[in-house]
Amino acid sequence: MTGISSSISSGAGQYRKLLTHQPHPLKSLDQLAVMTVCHRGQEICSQGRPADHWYCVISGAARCCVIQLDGRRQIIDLLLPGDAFGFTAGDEYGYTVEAVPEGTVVAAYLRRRVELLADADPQLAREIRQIAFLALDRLEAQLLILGRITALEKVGSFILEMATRLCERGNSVALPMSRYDIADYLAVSVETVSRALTDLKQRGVIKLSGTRIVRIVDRDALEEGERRAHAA
Amino acid sequence: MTGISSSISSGAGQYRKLLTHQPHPLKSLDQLAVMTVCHRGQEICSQGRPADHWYCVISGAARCCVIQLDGRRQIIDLLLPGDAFGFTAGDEYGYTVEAVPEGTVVAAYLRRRVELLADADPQLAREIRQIAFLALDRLEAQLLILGRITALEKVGSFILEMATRLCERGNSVALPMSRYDIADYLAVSVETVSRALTDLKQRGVIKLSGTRIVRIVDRDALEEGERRAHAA
DNA sequence: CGCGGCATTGACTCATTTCAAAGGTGGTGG
DNA sequence: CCACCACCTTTGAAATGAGTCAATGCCGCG
Repeated sequence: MTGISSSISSGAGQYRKLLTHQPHPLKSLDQLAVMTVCHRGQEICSQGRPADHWYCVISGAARCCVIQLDGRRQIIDLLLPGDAFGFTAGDEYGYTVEAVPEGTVVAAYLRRRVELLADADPQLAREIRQIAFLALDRLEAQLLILGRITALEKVGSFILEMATRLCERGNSVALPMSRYDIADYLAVSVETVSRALTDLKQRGVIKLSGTRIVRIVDRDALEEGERRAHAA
Repeated sequence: MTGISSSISSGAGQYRKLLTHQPHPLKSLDQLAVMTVCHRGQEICSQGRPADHWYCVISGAARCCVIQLDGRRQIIDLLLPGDAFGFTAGDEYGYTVEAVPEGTVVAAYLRRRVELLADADPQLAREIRQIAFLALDRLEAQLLILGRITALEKVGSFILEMATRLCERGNSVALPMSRYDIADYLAVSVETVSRALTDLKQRGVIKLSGTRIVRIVDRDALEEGERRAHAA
């Protein structure tokens, strides 16, 4: 259950290619990367365990969860290809990270080794700072979304955020996660997420192809915030 | 209005002492620090401006604000002595930081110079990573608070967080900020903050001395979350 | 084919927002 | 020294958005 079952050492052939071909931060650490192909829901790192690795999502997606005292799950970060995680000032992780879709690929780097390399390579040290700053920017953006008032605004911002971060063209976004995940990410109930999507759809702001594909029809309506929701 | 009016260069005497005597991260950068004593509400850095400095609060407190499209203000980070800010992956700040109480002291470090120093000093580079990770941990904690359901829980967590971060002993916390600031930090209305505090007071969980001093009477009640709020 | 997780919809309740007003507090200037 | 003013804080009453409970529909997978 815990830990990574199908680890592939960095020299192991087929996953090397993933790194070679795919652009991602920490290019210069490809030699150190331990690649893992994860199953749906597989734990990548666990709350309370020693924080001895840094990670980077190569493909797929991962959710960074905390279980609250009352049993509710909160997703504090959503990790897409190119996003790094596992940074903490403490000596253990404050969250659990799980792969979302089947086949999510994650690169793991032994923190100690990277830090030793960084000690000798200022350019690498700068890159690490940069990806840590990206993580900061991500959390700040998420705080802004959680700070929004209505659920409609939250869901709207969420769709826009996903569209941006997935670099989707054609105004179509493939959500990698379930409504439950979205709910725990936006700190609202599943039903509310569902209703918000239905609402946006009926108002002609988005279109749904299946449940996971969202086409953005009226970007401005999403951006401007939906305060005066029932207008129009 | 914008910018820092009373900058004191690092060699300027009386504020040197503040750095010499006060423990704070980036000790090794004392030489570079430009100290500033700020007025209430004074802007330290501004959303949209080039992100060419990193900062550290020495005394007092600062709020990291974003103005939303609808005019609402959101405080995404609350900065207390020892907290660093100004880190971003972009080339301009995504937020505005303002001093909260009169006389707040902030150290500013020219980013380019620090990075050059870090290139030559791996230990400094590690320290910078560490304080960036602390900023990450802070934002994660804040996301958890915003993810809480009831306002009572949010206010309760907030008080506990302040008590911890201010290292208050004797279960007494001096809030450095107004109810409005707390409201924008917790993403609830001022009235709700006020009501929550009144409620906690009447239930004997906290005591108020004046409006800004909170004494924690029943820590467990605050910690356990107030889900079943009107119980007891 | 049927099961289990995911998704949608409805009805009801209640916490929070909103609007409104009154009571404090500190600082400034007369 | 006092009075005034701006801002902060508290409280009340009303409206509404979101949570909860409950049921049904959907789909993919074994």
